[in-house]
Amino acid sequence: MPQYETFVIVDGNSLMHRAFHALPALTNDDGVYTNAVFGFLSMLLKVIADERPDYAAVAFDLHGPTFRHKDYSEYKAGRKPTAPELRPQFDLVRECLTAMGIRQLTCPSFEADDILGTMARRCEEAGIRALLVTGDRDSMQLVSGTSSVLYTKRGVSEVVRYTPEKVLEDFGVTPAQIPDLKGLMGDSSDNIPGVPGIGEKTAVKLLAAYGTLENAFEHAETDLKGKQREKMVDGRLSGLMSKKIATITRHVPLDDVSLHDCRLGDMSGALDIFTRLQLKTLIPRLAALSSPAQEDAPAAPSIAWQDESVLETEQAAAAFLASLPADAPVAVMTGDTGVTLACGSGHRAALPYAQGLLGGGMDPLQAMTALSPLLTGDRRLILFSAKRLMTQLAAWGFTLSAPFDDVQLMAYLLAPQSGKYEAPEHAQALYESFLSSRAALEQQGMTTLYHEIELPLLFTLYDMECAGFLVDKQELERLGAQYNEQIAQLREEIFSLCGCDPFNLNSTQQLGDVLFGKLGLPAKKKTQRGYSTDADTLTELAPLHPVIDKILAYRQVTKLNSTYIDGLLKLTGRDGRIHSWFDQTIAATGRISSSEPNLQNIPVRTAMGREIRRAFIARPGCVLVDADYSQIELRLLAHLSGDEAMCDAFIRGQDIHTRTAAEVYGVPIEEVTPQMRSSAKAVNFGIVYGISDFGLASNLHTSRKEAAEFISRYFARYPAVRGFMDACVAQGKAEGYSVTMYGRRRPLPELTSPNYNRRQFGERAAMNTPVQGAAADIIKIAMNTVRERLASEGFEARLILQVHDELIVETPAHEEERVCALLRECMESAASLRVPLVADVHAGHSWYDTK
DNA sequence: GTAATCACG
DNA sequence: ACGTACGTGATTACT
Repeated sequence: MPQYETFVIVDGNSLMHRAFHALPALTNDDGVYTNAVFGFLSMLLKVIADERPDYAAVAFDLHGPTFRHKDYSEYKAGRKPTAPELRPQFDLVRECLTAMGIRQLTCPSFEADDILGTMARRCEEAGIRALLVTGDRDSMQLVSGTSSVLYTKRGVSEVVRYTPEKVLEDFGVTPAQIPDLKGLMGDSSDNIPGVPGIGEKTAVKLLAAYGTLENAFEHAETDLKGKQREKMVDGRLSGLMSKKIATITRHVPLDDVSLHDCRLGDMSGALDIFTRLQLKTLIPRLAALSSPAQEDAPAAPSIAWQDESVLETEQAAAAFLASLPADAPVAVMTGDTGVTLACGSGHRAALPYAQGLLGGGMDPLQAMTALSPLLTGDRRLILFSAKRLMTQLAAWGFTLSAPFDDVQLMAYLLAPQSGKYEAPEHAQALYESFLSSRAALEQQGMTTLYHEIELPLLFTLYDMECAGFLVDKQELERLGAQYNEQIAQLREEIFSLCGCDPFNLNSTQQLGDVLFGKLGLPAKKKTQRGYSTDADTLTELAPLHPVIDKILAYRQVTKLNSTYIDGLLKLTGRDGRIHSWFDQTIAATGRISSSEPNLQNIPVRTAMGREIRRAFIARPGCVLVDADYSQIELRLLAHLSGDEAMCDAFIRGQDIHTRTAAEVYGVPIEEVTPQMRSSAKAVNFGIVYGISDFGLASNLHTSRKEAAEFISRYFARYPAVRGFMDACVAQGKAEGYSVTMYGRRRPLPELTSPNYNRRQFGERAAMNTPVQGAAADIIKIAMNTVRERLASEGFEARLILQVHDELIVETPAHEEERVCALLRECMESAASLRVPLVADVHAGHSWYDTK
């Protein structure tokens, strides 16, 4: 047991800033920034859990001039103003603290660390151990026999405990000498100048010799020599002033607060606001800290949940389902250990799977059988990752035909870049999450997007996954054998050309050692671990040594072999078809992704790679109909910007890259050379990606200056495009997110990042997302229409793949002509723009043949 | 698990 | 002074 009572005093401003900069810009579903609140509270809960203090208080600065620095306010003026995403979080965190019953301390014209100093003094006088939690190194001067500093490290995830010994060890001076140290060496982060020319080493040495800064100045003239003496004499005023700035006041008038006022009590009153702010992982941690009496009190739920029924037999399940009101939706959550149910009427149940031979419960198959009335009924279900559930059910021989909402999909639309979306543990949480997501979608204008595009697409994707893509295994094996021969030959040639013993050619490190070490080739780009050996770098080195081309060829063939031959053979099903997984909750822009295997990156750009596509075929009696949008992103750019010249090009049906070259080079269309067109094409791509002169220069292998001129001529010819780009960034900065024509949002917290690079990235994303996102929306609309029309018009043809701007339909030979027309119609009419949407359609036996 | 590389739109 | 094209997934090596 602790001998003394413990008082935790937190520097609120310091920790909030630390948390804000350490954590990514999280928002809750309402778009409220909570990263600093989360980080701060997480730290506070950790300290309370670890230290079990008797008292706690949090000190905050008030705005306006401060007493301690009044005379030297210019030194603080260099500080950046609080970021607009952080400022409102102070109110939120204070609301949380109030709800937790934690006292907040402020005093006009004093800073938080002055309050820490004052409270620490009062603790010392009262015989209470003080723990000062801060990320401010100035506070080290407050460390004493009874006061320690918990200094936050690695953002706010860790603390280091500073005792007087530890301060001496780390800083080389005693806690009391910290202001003297700062006075001598200064502190750039705090805009304390110190004595110009005196650094840490000298400062520590002087203080070791003279004890205080004043004493050091007194002896400087006589004891020191040369430059050092000069610096000390010249910097005397600055040094004295700096020490004054660095000295923390320990007499702030906090007369209205007694130590006893800060005694910690039950904190569970904050569960509500934690829930509201969606500080999900903090809720159990807070609950765990609440006093035993309150320990079991759950957060006030929005629904009065009744006791959970445990359903261990089919009869029990049937009875439970019969007890539910007819129209109330039911949330269904499947997991490894069983199924849970929650109905909006307050009913909830669990169907635990039987464990081994003992214990009650049903096996998964029995449980699903018991629930099959739900799966095939009319009652609306609330699911998480419905497509995955449908796949699992299909494996057990069940079909899901009931209407449903998919909370994963809703969560994705609300926060499309958070990556993985965690499945709630219990259907009850799923139900509550559904309610809040539904409200948030409505409030953010995404209800139509969800109902009309994403939810129907789920079925389209499911059908594509079930259909799969037939592959010719023999063709793949034939190619594989060919590749293996080439690989063996290339290996030999490479080692003999290098004149060295065999090494692992796949290791970039070993390869780098040989190329840049043994062969002495000039290294260019660097990576984190050494020199880059990527294709760009190697291509530049090719003229210098014959082995380079062989290595490039080796890379290409091994890539084809391992990723495409081996990878695809491994994932070909017993039906001879590849059933990829299509995920509509991954890409921040709204695109879908394909995995296991990824069918959206099958080679096409090189002749050798393209051969792989000969193995992707239609089943006997069928052909593949392949349709791809022509320049959909640039057409969208023309539409969205309304640029006259660019719209004109598309309306006239001109080749956009040629037209761009003509515009930028100021020559007639007929005089555009292939090189000019190729450069113009690179700029067109760059524009869509949110152009930078550097990026374009590296892509075109030209100077940055030339690239910049190219861009400026481009904007001169397409002025509305520049206006559109500027508007995208402005919109993003004003609203905090990018938005597509169909209301899809992508939050862009990077736009207000203090980090220049992150901010630049945000700007490029703000320019790219409305275009890439709208293209994603449009092809999704087309996919849904294609699916519906193929089914309703009695076609046997089925959509089997989407590659961002391309759709592939496996089509019986006799339907070929009509399916070509249908595909073209669906794709070209999916959106009505200022310029025509054009799809190119081709049919062939293999994917290779459709190009 | 992360980094490097390279396949696609 | 700084480091940069947008969006993905798979394989391999290495810690």
